[in-house]
Amino acid sequence: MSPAARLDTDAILRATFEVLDQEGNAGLSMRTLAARLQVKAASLYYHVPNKAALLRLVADRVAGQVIMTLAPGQGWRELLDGMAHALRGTLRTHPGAAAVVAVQDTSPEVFEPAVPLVLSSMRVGLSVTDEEALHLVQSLYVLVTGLALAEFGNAPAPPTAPAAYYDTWFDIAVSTFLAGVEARYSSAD
Amino acid sequence: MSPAARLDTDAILRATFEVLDQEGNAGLSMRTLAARLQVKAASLYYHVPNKAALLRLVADRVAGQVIMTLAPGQGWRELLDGMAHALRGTLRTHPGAAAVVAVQDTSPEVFEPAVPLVLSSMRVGLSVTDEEALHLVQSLYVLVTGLALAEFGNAPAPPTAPAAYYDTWFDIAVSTFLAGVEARYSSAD
DNA sequence: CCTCTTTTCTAACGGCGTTAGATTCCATCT
DNA sequence: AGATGGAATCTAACGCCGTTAGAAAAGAGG
Repeated sequence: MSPAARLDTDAILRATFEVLDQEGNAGLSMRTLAARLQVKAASLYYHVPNKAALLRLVADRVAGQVIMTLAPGQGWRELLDGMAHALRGTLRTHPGAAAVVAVQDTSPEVFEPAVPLVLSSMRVGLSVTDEEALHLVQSLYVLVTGLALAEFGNAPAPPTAPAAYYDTWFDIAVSTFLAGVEARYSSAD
Repeated sequence: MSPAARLDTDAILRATFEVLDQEGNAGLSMRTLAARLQVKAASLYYHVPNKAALLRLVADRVAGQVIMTLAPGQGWRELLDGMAHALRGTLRTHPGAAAVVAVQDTSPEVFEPAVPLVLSSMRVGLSVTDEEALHLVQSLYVLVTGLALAEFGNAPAPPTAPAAYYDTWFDIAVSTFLAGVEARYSSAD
């Protein structure tokens, strides 16, 4: 966008999202990405080891954005519901990223800072082990990612069904999962 | 395997699963696939329009295999639990196919024959609309596919965590979802 | 102005999906 | 048996991909 700004990893990552948003995952190549930065493809390799690493940065940034929305002191339901909506919102903003997030798994170091927050939220009103709590969060993350992939998988082509279809699908899926958390794990304090 | 059998769509599909099982999704190209059939890549295009169509056949066959296990007259819980286990079992047998199934969506005509069976099962003991019932089934399908992708996504490389980790993750995810179905939709008859 | 490091470029490699057009196979008919 | 014609496969190539080696340029410090 700027005529010839200097290149760095973050500029590349930002341009990656631009390409993803406008051309979709299928339209993302090291060459198209370089062209958008007014640079040749080989130059990218000075800042990024390879394309797979770049895609992991994409997945990490999405996860990071979701984690940012998590506030301490929330109840487990707010936490999980908020996470589901934040993830879907982020993937709706970046439809092409859904296919990336679904395939790449997020780096542990991105997820890790959120762990204590998640655990402290879920220990209130829920009788779960730490392992169970984390499995529940990851399950919901996988579920929402899968829904987003079904909706945005062919981005930038519009979804095949009307938006309302995916809205109710999302609502049903998430609220059912949360109802299951409550039914199975709510503590009888 | 046989020295020079004649080529047809089904032989190609079977060879595709072989490559997927042994080399993983990353090792599947039209050229490697053709080589396994002792044929040149271009010959495949006489029987299959393109690679995407072939991958959809893979997703369809996985879905078909899952559907085959569904018996009429089951309760909704047996049905959903059986589907989840059948899907995971199929993807465990064909680890490389997980990445394919996650990205391709199954053709409607494959899913369609199972719809009446699903609806008749879920109308017993559950007060759901048809739309809700189908959303629930699809949600579970997406959830299990996502779990399998996390487990087998790098096939044929072994999963990064021990098998028990994914077993308990799967159990927690599926039983929580089913508990949610019961909590939210069980009819009080 | 020269030197050294950082950054970008040119050029190429091998592999990919796909296509056009020539070629071979094989069943059928005379 | 030989000719015919469609079905099936092959050869060769196109343009794209991710990636790399090594040359060129840009910029900082003496």
